[in-house]
Amino acid sequence: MKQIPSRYNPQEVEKKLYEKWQGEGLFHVESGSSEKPFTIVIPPPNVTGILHMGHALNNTIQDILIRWKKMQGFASLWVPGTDHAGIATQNVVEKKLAREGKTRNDLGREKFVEEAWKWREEYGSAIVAQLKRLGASCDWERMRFTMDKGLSSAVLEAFVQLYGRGLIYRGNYIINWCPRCQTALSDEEAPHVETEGKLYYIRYPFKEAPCSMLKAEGVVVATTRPETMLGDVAVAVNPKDKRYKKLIGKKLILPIMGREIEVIADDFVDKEFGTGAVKVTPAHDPNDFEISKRHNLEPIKVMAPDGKMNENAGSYNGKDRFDAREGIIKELEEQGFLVKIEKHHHAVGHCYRCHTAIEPYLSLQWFVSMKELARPAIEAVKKGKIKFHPKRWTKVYLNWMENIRDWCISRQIWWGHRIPVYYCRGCMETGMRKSKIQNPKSKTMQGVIVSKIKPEKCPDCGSNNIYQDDDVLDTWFSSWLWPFSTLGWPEKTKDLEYFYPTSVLVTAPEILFFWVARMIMAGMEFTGEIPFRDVYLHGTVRDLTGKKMSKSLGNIIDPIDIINEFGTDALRYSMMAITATGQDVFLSKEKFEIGRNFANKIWNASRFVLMNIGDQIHRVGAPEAHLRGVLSLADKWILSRLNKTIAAVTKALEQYRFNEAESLIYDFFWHDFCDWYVEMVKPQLIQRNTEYEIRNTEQILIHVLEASLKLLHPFMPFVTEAVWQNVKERKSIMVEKWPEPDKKLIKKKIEADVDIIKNIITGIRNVRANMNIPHSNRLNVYIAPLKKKEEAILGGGIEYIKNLARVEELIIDKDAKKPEASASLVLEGFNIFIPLKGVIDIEKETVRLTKKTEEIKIKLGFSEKRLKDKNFTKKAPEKIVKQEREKSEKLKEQMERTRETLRSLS
RNA sequence: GGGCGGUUGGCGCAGUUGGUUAGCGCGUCACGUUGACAUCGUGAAGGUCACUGGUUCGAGUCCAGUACCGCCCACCA
Repeated sequence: MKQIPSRYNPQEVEKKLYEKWQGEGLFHVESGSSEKPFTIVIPPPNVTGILHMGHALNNTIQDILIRWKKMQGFASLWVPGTDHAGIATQNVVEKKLAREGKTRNDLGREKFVEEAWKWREEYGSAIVAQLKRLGASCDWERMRFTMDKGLSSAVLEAFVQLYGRGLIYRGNYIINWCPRCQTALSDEEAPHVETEGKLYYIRYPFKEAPCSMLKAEGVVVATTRPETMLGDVAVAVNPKDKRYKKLIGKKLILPIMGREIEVIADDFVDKEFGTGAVKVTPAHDPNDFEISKRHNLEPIKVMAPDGKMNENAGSYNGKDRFDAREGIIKELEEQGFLVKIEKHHHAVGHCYRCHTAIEPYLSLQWFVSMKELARPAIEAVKKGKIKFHPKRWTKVYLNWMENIRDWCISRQIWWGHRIPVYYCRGCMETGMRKSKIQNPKSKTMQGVIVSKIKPEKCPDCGSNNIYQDDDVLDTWFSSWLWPFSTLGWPEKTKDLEYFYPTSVLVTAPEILFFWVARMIMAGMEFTGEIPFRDVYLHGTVRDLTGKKMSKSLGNIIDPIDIINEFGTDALRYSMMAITATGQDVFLSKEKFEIGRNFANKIWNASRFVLMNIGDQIHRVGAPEAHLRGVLSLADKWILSRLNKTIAAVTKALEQYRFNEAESLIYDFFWHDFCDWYVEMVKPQLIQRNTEYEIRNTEQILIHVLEASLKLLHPFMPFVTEAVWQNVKERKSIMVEKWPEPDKKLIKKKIEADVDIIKNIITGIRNVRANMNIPHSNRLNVYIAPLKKKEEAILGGGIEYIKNLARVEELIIDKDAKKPEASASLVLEGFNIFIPLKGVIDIEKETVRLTKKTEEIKIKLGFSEKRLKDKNFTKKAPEKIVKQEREKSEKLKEQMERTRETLRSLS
């Protein structure tokens, strides 16, 4: 008999098993190794990142799918990798330098990038190691990094292609500027945060007061950012606004600056908001910029890239933007130009990396023209080639895509893919400088060379005085190529041909626009195909108060801590169990006990089976081949339940209903298998007197255990493998075949019969507990089946009742009369009496039965009312009506018997 | 301003096409160390499914509206 510890110890097995899997190459997949490929590309975590619960959830889901599909016989490939995470990594490296008292400028570009690479070498593998602890079955031989040679070449290729199609342009526009990171950001990188701000009303006096002009000696404008007024070039009103009609064309004096500005008319202005007059600051507001273009006004920048006011800001030059705001308000007030200040609730963009309030800022950047790219990506989803799970995200996706705006892709940082654009100084002297805003449609421009490699000399003028654009590309410009760049694109590789399009993308809705939408566009544009068929969007991991788990909030639960304390399987199982499809996950440490306890249960149930029949395991195989004679009721029942469970778990997985799959197998394994089947067959195992029965029981125990382990393996890879290896020396459970349901073995009648037996047992146990009858005290029980049907059911269940309800003698007699001083059970089809002379507590029993009577009464009333309703009997399906009649009759019978018993007690 | 999600026993949550008695985990109470497991077993208590109205023979489930909580999007300064 095998010696197996009575507790599952994850620490002891996890590392060993992972090394075994990896060592045996079980994660590696070659193209063409099966008829059917199944592919997932990992959402690449940031190289600087450490594993958080979001990753744990995300990667657990992927691993479940990958392992499940592998067992189903697919060439199941999970491509791992990491993202260089431009701004995030640059910030981290800069912080490290700061600790050494240095800035990036002290090092210079080349040295700084070297530092960043060093950082990656040192810390970039941390997250990979953590993914391994999570059990991730990635094909590590295919590890990718967004700044790898191959992927970098994909980035260049994509840029050059888009430029060639006229879909990339450079121009001066208002972009989101982070004064702390000192770079441009895309709209997605500057999420709006609801802020309680102020609305300042400022009076701009007339240069020459129009005679009839009211008491107001000027025009009052409202603004949330008064410091930008220094850059005002006009005041705009709605041309239809009667209040201001006469003022159009009048001159105003800009306070503080003393600049002369004009009142202009523009449809954009909302008459209802503020005063109906808008200060126009083209260099610091996107709408004002548009207005200025329509009216040919020259923008004036009053701020420097670091968020401090510049030389155009007069005396405020060099002051921080928020200090300047205060100063300006004070000055305006002193000079009598400040009319009032109102509280104002509005949404302000913030840098998604450092949370600094972004500044809308006029600057020269590169953009991708998105409308044309969006069209096929919208089609692909509308036609159902790509499906979102849950479905509701389809609408969110389409809505964003249909209102898509151009994508600012240049970043003023050093860590990333340098923009493959070169400028010729010779040509710049002449042409380029004069036209700052380049026409998006024009494909080429003199002195601007877009090339994957640095050109020797300018194709226009032959000069070799050439330099590369300083900027790097948005991190997401490499991410959006991920599903095919990782498989070799732009090369036409075998992998690309075989594994692409990928099967499913698993990610968080937070990056639906950042990443998912853009991958679909890139896929359609560069490969002409969808990048994946299904998109599964899981929820956000939150703490119990509903706050998103984040480092800055300090409410993090570290997955590695959980793994150390509860085990990887506990982490995985618990997280999936409490997560309904696509719903947010609310975590607390205690919740991991669910998984830990379940893993231990699996361990112990297996331990029980092995301890009892481990020495006969060689005789065990597929049950059909070895079963002999007649199967017991319990045998047939557990096989029926098993096959039902196999079918249901598989279906749930197909629908991405992970929590349902888990709970199905949890209920089956714990409640059906452990609580009932194992308990039912225990005596047979211990006695070992009937060769046939023992053999069948052994076969079935092992068969059900193994099938359960297989069903559990994708969710709990370690404990299932540990048990698998305990059974006998053999290959990994990873390569076992996913069970298929045998419909012939699913038997309704058997399950119903066992339910009745279980009810009898529970009923007797109930009486025992109620009367405080000790376990050692075996009782005699009289059962009088009311009809032949019931008698037949009892036949197969006598032993189970005797053993599980601690019954000494079970007297089955359909004419059995109630013995003196007995408790009586109220069950459908049976009269059950438990003689309890000297033990029975008449009072307690009366209370118990009275309560039962009340319950039955309520149900019966409801049922009878229903049956009296002609609408019901006429309109409801016959089957339902018949059911209701039967139910009513049974209830009446029960009622009768319970009352009878009650009478006899008093 | 638009869109989405949630509201089910003390707590945390399931509940797929409307159909017997609304499930699960934790917690609570009682009993228990019976030859896998106290990370366990047995039994019990605990719910007018947020509210209002509608459709239907029948609604936790479908429809309309309301309230509260949360999220996403949006160029009203």
